[in-house]
Parts: sequence; C-alpha cells; structure tokens
Amino acid sequence: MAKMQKEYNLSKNQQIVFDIIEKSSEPVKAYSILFNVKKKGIKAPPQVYRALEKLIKLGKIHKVESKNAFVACKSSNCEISKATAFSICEICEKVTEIANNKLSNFLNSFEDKSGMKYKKYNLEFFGLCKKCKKT
Amino acid sequence: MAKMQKEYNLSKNQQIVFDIIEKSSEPVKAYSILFNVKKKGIKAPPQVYRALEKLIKLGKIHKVESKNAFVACKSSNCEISKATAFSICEICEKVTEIANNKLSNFLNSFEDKSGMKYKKYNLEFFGLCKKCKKT
DNA sequence: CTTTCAAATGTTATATTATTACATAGTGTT
DNA sequence: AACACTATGTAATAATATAACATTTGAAAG
Repeated sequence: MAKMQKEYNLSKNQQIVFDIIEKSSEPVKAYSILFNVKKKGIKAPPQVYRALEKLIKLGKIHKVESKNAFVACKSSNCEISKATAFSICEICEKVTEIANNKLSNFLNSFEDKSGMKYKKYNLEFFGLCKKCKKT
Repeated sequence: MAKMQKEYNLSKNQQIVFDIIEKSSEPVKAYSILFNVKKKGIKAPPQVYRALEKLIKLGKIHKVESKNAFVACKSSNCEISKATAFSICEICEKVTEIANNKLSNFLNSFEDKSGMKYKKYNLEFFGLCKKCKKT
C-alpha cells in the first residue's frame, strides 16, 4: 500500500517549519511561522528564512508570490517542483494549488519567439471561488 | 498617422512615477523610484506607492511579483490589463513581457475542476535568455 | 461662481518582509 | 583526526509596504 514517502532527511529547523506550513489550511507568512516556533527555540528570522529557502529548493513548499506566503506542495510528494500554479480567491483569499495536466503540459512546452526556453514557471490565477461567487 | 495615444489624465505624481518606469529598460523598485523623484518633490513612500497602485489599476504598469519591481505595460497602450506574463532570465535578470495570443487565449479560457472562473492571472517564466544561454 | 464630493497630495510614523555578517556546532566522509 | 559541507544561533539592519490623519486640488452640479 502506497504509504506516504518518508520525509526526506529534513534538519531539525526545516522539519519544524515544514510541519507548521503543512498543517495550515492556508498560506503561512514567514513571521507568522516565526511567532509560532518561538516555543520550539527558533528565535530569529534567518532561522526561518533559511529553512524556507531549503524547503523551496527541495520542492516541499512553494512561495505564493503575490501574498509573500508559503504553502506545502500538494501536487506531488517530495518532488522538486519548478512548475507551480495557484488559484487565489479575491474575496476569501483562499489559495489552492492547481494540478492540471493540460495546463502544465501547455506551460512546460511553451516557447516564445524570443528564443528563451523556460525551465520553470509560476502562475497565479485570481478570481472568485465557488463559495464567494454565490454571495 | 497613429501617434501614441494621449496619456490618459494622469495626475502629477502618477505621471512622474510612470515616466521613470517607462524610461527604464528594466523593472524598477519602489524605493529606487522614490530616490529618483526626490528632486521632483516626492518625498515619502506613500506618494510613490499610491501612484503605483493607481497605475496598476489603469493597466499602465505591472508588478513583477517575484522581484517586487514594476514595469511599464508594453503589450497594449493604456488598456486595463488583467492578464500578465513575463519571461525572466535567471542570470542577467532581464524581464520581458510576453505578448503571445496562444498563451493568453489558453489562460484566459482556462477553467479547472474547482468551479472557479478566473478573471485575472499573472505568470512568470524563468529560464535563460538567448544571450546568457550561450555563455 | 460657489458648493460639493471624490481623488490626489503631504507628512509622520510604523508595520512587515527579508538579508548581512559573523561565530559556532553538527555530520559525514576519507 | 582532518576536512568539507551543511546547519544553527544571534545581533543588527536593510528593504518593502501601509496606517493614519490633515490638507489641497479639480471637476461636476447647482
């Protein structure tokens, strides 16, 4: 049975920061993380930012640029992910990672006339989620 | 002869800020703008940020989220633009707005299973530009 | 022309986000 | 043990952005 893959060797601080982000149902800001981990001995911004940086490199979290906040990667466990797409509700601010093959195939193979080949992208869609559309 | 459309009624500060951004060949940061307009009497951050906010609303500039910097909209003069796509070179950091119908058509009509309809998107591609690829 | 209202401005202070710099400690080799 | 590499701790500060409030401007309506 396909149990979740083993957490890949995160260091102490990395694991602490990752746990906070993963447990959250919404994007978490760096200083909110910092506040929440004071009790665990992490006291200063660089400790948090260093962990965030590493977690991003590992593909375990993503930064939602328009919000300066971080979410755990849901689309594929522990894979290094260079292609991210989010949907963001403009009212309730809910952020959801989009996993859609048509979208990712299209973007991963996109080339424009500039001759630039893209290895990585970040896409943020804005609109109204189902719930907020009704009200 | 199709002369550039009249600048649509920008206020004094808005015009000053826009001129700086438009003349730059690269994305401009808010505090860089602030520094550059001190001589014109704009002295404090809110003056710059308010102008930026308005210019974004008007579609005359865009924010490059991953860089916290601002570029003039090149793809269509003076239109309110809710769909932005950029290519960003990871070495030289050159940022170019992508105007590509196939891309914009695809994204504008994209719908995912969440039932969310998107009115707006921002896409940032990362890679190596032609020049940097060679080196 | 003057009243009115919304938009824009000026100003001070402060909040939020992120990095630099440097010292120390752990971890896994050879 | 010696080495290199990664991670940690800590203080200070840089960079980005907003809040709050007073005032002015400019266009539209009476």
